[in-house]
Amino acid sequence: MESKAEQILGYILTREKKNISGQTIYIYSGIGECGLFKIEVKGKYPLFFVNRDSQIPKDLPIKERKNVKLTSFSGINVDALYFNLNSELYTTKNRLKELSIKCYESDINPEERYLMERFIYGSLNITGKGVKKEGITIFRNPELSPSNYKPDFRILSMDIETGRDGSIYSIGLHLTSKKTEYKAVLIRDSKKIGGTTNEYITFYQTERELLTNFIKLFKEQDPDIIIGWHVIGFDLEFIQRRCDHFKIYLGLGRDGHNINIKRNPTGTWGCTMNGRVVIDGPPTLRGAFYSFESYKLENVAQEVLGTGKDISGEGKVDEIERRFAKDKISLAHYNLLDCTLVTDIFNKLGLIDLTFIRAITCGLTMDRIGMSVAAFDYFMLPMTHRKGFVAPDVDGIDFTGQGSGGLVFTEEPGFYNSIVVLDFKSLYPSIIRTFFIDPISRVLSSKNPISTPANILFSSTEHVLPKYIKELMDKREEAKKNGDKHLSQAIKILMNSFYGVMGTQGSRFYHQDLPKGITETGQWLLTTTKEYLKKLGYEVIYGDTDSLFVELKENDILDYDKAGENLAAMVNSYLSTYLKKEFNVDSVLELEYEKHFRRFFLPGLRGSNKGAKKRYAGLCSTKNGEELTFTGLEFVRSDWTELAKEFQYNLFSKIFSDQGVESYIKTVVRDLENKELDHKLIYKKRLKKTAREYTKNIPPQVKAALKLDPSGKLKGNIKYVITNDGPTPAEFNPENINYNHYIDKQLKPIADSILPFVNNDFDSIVFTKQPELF
DNA sequence: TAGCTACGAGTCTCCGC
DNA sequence: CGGAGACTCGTAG
Repeated sequence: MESKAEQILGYILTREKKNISGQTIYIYSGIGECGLFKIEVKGKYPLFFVNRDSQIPKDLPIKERKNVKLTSFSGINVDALYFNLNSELYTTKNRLKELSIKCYESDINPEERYLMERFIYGSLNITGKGVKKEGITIFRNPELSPSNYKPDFRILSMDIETGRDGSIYSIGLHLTSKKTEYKAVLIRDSKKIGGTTNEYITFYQTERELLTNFIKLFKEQDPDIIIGWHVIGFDLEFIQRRCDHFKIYLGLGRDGHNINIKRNPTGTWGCTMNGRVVIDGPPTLRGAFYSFESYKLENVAQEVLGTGKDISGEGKVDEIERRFAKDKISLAHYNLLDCTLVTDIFNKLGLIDLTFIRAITCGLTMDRIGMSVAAFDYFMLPMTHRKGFVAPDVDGIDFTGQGSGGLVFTEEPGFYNSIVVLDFKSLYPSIIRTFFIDPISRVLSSKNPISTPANILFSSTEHVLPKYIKELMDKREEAKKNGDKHLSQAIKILMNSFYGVMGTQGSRFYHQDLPKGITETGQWLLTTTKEYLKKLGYEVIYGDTDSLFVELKENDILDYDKAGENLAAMVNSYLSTYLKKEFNVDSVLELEYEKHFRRFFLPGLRGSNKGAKKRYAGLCSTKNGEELTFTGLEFVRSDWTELAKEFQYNLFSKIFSDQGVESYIKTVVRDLENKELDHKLIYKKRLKKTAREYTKNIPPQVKAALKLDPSGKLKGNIKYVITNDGPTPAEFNPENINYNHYIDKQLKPIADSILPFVNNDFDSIVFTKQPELF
């Protein structure tokens, strides 16, 4: 034991509570300047609040009931109830709820509350006496304050290979940090005594040996972050099950304790262990708004890195069995490749950096950054208290439904020339700032009220969210200036989540007036701006939520950028004056000129001459010439075939450059019928539930899934082809393709959404005999 | 271990003829 | 057989 430095910077990886001698203490494990650390906080009692006039039964394990100077949102004075043990808090609140006694904040984790009330968002400054024990510096009740510390993580990418018999064949590990790289594959081989063949492959005679040595190696490598591909729901869960089978204790936590794997009702997986965080690839990509047709490792690796696995597709299981039986070395190579691919994907996209920045931006641990409601609580609860309020329990809110969302409008379908797109920068966060929309200002709306266009009142002086958003926006501008893309994106994601959180019954801060105040103001702004532009003599042909598509005038076209900038500036100045005059607010709304389409097409609704919403295409002007872009149309939809998408792209490409399309269309139809396009006919669709759960009706993708697996257990992505026998799994490589289906349902609808506007139609092109040449 | 709404399109199923 | 409406998915923002 030795005394350590007085002040240390660090980052908290995990937060836990533990009962020690009749008291709940909070434990924060992380890494810092001193290496690993652990903070133990004792004597801060878990608490929640009740109305002051609540009659609480005497037999409950309450440590203390204390009068506090706080009220509920409806102005009722409250008392705090303190507990020695969090489990006592839990039983008490359940009893009180049975007795219909209102509880406030009884569903907050005390170890989280302790940090948020001190504005600690993960990185911190620890002041206290550290005692080093087994490589970990332990602080008892140190002083904590926020910091900007960023550690160098030890990141372990892991992957297992399993056999048809349900056993583990091998485990691959790839650990990286700024300073080190380590590779290992542990593989089973009953014939060999053991040993190592090269720098990273080690053989074990039994699965039990393999598992115990994996645990040993894992602890030696001591990762901060574990990454992988479905690493919780597959690899770790599998390892846990096999360890249970062999009665091996899977003590991967830094305190030597077991890991805890949970499958949430929503199907997502979570894994907790002391001192380490598990981050799975696919949900991390989705959370950062990356979009892939398939989230299989093979596909993502191809798209991100341009290289893939050495076994993939249908024969995968057979090949793994073959290698395990005959070529263990190559199985080990394959196993390790999966690990390094995951490492490389995370590195290339900067996923760890983004995850870390998102975590310290919203305050949650790295494995919970997607929890928007929790992130909102993290900021809002401490501020609520400082404004003299306590927040209700989530199950104590009065849900009165949802308001309407964004406004979408469209004019006549058809072709347009020279369209500029103007859009409001961060519209909803800007509305929140301009009209002071937040839970506190709603409750205190009588103090210096202002009204939104839809007549909802908010206090212009008593609020917290608008200030917070201003800070975030300023920080984001700074990040952009410094080229810090991850910070900029982290802030954007966080700001955009606020509207959704205030409109969900899953949030304690829900009130219908909050989302309504935001969206109705948004609708009003869009309409008002459209009318103003019209007054200036401009046609606004399309708009969606925060964007306006404006047709330029003849003399604007030469310098369309300047025209776009000018329009945006005029709107901004108009709105600023108008909002001040009508609502007495200082507008922070900012309409931006975003892009220009030299040619633009608005399709009609199928089977009507009305314009469609959320669907358009155009030739967008860029630095490198013009780019054909599609929005909402079949080209960007994953459930249309390659045939259709390619057809649409080429068709629009030709029409926008004033070329004829008749011979192209005929060629495609002829090639299709000549079986030359068979590889482009696959439909892809996702089954959200298992095939047998579709009872009301049976869509084509389900029919195909049932042909592939009649037991109906299939779920997820299904690929199928339409044959004369109906939908057939692509895996069957069917021959009897229904070409008429593809002409009718993939080519014709796409052609007929645009051809009428150039005085043509699909049928008359395709079914008119070519004139005989001789 | 619960962010939101708006929208289009295709297929299936039911119902009346 | 045709139209209406439900169901389902994927998308824009």
